[in-house]
Amino acid sequence: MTTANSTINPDDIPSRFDFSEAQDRLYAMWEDGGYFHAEPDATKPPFTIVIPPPNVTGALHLGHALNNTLQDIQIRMKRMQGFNALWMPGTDHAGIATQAVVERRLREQENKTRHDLGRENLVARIWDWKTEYEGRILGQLKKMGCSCDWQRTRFTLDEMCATAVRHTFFDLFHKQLIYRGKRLVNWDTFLQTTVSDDEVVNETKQGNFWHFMYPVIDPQGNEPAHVVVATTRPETMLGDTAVAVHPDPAAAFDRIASELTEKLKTASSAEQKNIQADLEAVAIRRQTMLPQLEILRNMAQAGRKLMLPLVNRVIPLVTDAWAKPELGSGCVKITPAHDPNDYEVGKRCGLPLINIMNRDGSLNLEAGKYQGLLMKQARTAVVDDMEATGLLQKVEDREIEMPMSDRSKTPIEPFLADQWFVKMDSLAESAMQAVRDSRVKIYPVRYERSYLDWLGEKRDWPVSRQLWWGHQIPVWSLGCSSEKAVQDLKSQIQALNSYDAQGAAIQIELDSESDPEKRTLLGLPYATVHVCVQSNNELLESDLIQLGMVREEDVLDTWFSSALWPHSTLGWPQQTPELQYFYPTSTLITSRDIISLWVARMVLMGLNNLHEVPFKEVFIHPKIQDGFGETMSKSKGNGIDPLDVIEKFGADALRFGMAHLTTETQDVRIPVQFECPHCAHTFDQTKKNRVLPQLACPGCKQEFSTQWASTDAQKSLPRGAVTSERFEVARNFNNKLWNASRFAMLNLGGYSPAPIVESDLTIEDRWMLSRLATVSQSVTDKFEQFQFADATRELYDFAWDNFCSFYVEMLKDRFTDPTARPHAQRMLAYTLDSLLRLLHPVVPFITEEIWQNLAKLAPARGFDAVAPASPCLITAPWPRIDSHWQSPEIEQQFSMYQQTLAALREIRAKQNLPPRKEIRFSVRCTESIAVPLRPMASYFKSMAAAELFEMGPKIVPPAINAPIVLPELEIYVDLAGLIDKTAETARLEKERAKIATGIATKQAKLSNEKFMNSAPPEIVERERVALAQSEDQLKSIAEALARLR
RNA sequence: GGGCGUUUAGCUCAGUUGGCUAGAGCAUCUCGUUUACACCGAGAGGGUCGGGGGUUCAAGUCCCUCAACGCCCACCA
Repeated sequence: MTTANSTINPDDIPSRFDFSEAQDRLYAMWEDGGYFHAEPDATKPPFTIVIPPPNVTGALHLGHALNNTLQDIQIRMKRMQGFNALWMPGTDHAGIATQAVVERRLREQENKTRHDLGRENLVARIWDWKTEYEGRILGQLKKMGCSCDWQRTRFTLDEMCATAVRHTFFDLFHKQLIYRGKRLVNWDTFLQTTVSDDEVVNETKQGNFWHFMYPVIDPQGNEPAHVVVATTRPETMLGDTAVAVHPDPAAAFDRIASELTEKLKTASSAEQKNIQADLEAVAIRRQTMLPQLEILRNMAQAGRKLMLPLVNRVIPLVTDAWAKPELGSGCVKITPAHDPNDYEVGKRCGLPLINIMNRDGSLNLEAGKYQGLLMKQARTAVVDDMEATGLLQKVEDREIEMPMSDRSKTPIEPFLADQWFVKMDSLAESAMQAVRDSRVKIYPVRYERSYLDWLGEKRDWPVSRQLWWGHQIPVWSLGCSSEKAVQDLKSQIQALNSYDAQGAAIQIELDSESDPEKRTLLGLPYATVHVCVQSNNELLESDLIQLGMVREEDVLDTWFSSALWPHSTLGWPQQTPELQYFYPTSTLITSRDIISLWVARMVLMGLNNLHEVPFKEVFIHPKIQDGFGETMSKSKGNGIDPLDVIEKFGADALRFGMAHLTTETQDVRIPVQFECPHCAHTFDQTKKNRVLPQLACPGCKQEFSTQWASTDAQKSLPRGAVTSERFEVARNFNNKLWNASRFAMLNLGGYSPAPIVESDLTIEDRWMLSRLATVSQSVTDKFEQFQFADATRELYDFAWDNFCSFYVEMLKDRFTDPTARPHAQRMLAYTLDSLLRLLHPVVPFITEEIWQNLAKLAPARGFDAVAPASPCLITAPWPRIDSHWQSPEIEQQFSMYQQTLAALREIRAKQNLPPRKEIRFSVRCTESIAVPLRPMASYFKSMAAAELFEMGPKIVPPAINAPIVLPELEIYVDLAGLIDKTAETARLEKERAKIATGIATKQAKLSNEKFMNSAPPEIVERERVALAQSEDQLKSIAEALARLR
């Protein structure tokens, strides 16, 4: 620390904060100081946040900037409040997403598939990618100023996390909460993997509805020759194993009719019409279709068979309520292996499953002559052939919902596969209970509902992923042909020298096909023996392989490892000091789309593994949309790179902007602009221009490139940044703060540290202390309640309107008075110091820089006691809240000054007076108002070039004056020789009209008997007082107008 | 189909438990470089609070209803 400097040259401090120079320097200072690192310390309370680990798929976007800004605000405030604050950083391996981007690159750059490389090589390539992107991501977080404990950086696929994953998997396997089963999965034929339900999006597309006729074998009596079924996916007919009709169509029609009638009772008039129409349609349909449907039902019950065309398979007609008599022909084809609903029907009716598809989306042997075709090609072929055989009844155009893979943007094919599942029953219940009894609190509370609803379904969690990038499932399996073989294998395993009952668990999975003959026919085992191995045990693993067992190829769902994040990162299953001290963590800050995927699963896994919740509070922040209300994404071209914002506006502006818009709503909008790299002109993004590879600047007409640039010519152009002018507010605020501090630096020469003497306090000092106490309290509360926007707004208003516009302005006068100067300097040092602390969590760089500068001039400061300031703001204590300074009286008195000043300025502006032309004024008011107002005389002079002539209850207004009539003050500006009568008349007329309106409404209220009888007395009284004041005002204004004529 | 959210000034948003003439920033207009700041200062214009109905002495705020937009969940051969 340097000693106090007596003078400072204005040129020493630039009038703009050079953030690009300062950011890296200050960040290094913090990091070198070890301020981000937290060690268990029994003398301090812990405060812990684990970062939602960003996917290593790509660089961070604005949503991450929001998410991480909020976490850093919490962490920095808590650190200043004396907590031992740990922010645990890291990244997520993001299985499918990451493997997909690397595979895509492999294909584009080397024209290879993953199979050309093999598992090991591909995984090595993905690690390279991970290293690169992890570096970029962590670099971005650092640029944003995030104060993470980098020494603890984790990765969901690193050894520490892998150990936790295996322990958890083993534990659940051991408790029989993990099992293998057949399940129709969402198969992405492009990525050749399953995709979770959450990664499937339904898209509405224009499609067709084909009506096929399946011949009835040996129709009898009145039975039809064909049964008609309709489908949007004709190729699946190759896997049909039945056609279903409703078991009781009459009852089904009755039920629909009664439901509609019921609905009619509560429906709005607009809906009633539609319902009536529906009712009629059902009635007609019942009349026309019922006989036919009953015949079909009887056929099904009689065991009548159909001939499936093209593949010539004999399939039954079955009854199942899935077939809706009110739809189509009332018959539905059943393809159990390729449709989730049909799968259920198949289970109920004991139908065979015929899988017609290979993993790459081509047809297999079961498809007969269509083998080898892709599903899409098969569609055309099947339709053509059906038409050729005369069995295509008709084709309709229709909008269809098509499930699409969110990752590959290709259609999803339902596909039957062996999958591992986590049984959710008891786990989900425990996680629901934790929220119900508030061990985990979710803010805003409305999100509790989506959490509870989702868990309430208790659907088992499919955790297998057909990928190479991830935690490979630690299970070795072998099929056995008989119970004896199972028992033999079991004893062989248990007899292994390497076998340890503590670290290995055995499960027997009986095959779903219980008929031995069918099993033999299909080559299925009687049962499969699975061995789960807890931790890397190479000896046991190789012994199992010796026994012919094969390791599961699949890896675990990414969310499985993410679910362990709050404890795996702290060393669990080891009982590390960190785990004991920092767990459970304090707060989780994340966005709503992963409440179920991530938040819920962390809670249940935390409870399962540690019997304690992973965090006490969850804050769900809004999602960022662009100016059109669309989510931002790279693929749309409306995404903003935080680094572009940082470069243009500074990291503090990015952070301030983010905090400023974090309200409790669920979406926030940020209109997006392009910035021309040639002339820095910005212009709005449109849905059209945001997808173009190059653009011409409307300002300078020069071309620049965008993220879509692909040709060499395009790429050689300078790149235009994508930013938003919404950050200008924040940048301007920082500039204001910077310059206020610059003013302080220029005026703290000769500063001498000493406690503040209370008798030296002026009204504006007391006002500032009152405001400071109020704002400190309020901002603290708001940050703690996650009201980031409110807190930020309050700080903005306080710093700009109170501190800069008034307090600093008034200090200017006081610095010129040698006797007042030392006290004024101490107050300035003290208040600026407090303001910096309050702002630091939001804008850490600029406040730290100012703090460092302040230390050069006023190294020791304080209010009651003077002490050397902390060497760094990041570790300075959070402001003490001196509530005894809060004074409504002082604020009221100061408000009188502000109102008078505003009035003087208004007259100046309306009268168009030259800025330095001094005016004189007098004020009529009660003596109690006059007493605190008189000492402000010099400020009226410096801030409005107005000289106070006299003040009090009995003053005589100047002969020619402009009056401002306020409820408790009348201000008369002397306009002798200056008056612009036209302007003044206009002003007064307008004022009179305004007040007259007010009087009219108040009179109406007060003469309303009901109001007088029902409104609370204090409201009535308030109206009365206001009316009296307004009437006085009106009188004064009328007089002034009369004088002007 | 179920749920959640949003709709207030040209734009982005505040507006506590209903209660003085609905606020801020940006943009617009007028004036102004007074030695912290033009990324500034002073002033001004601009809103039938999405539509309709209701409760109340009083509705931006509470209730009903309709509409638009956004998100989540379920589901449609």
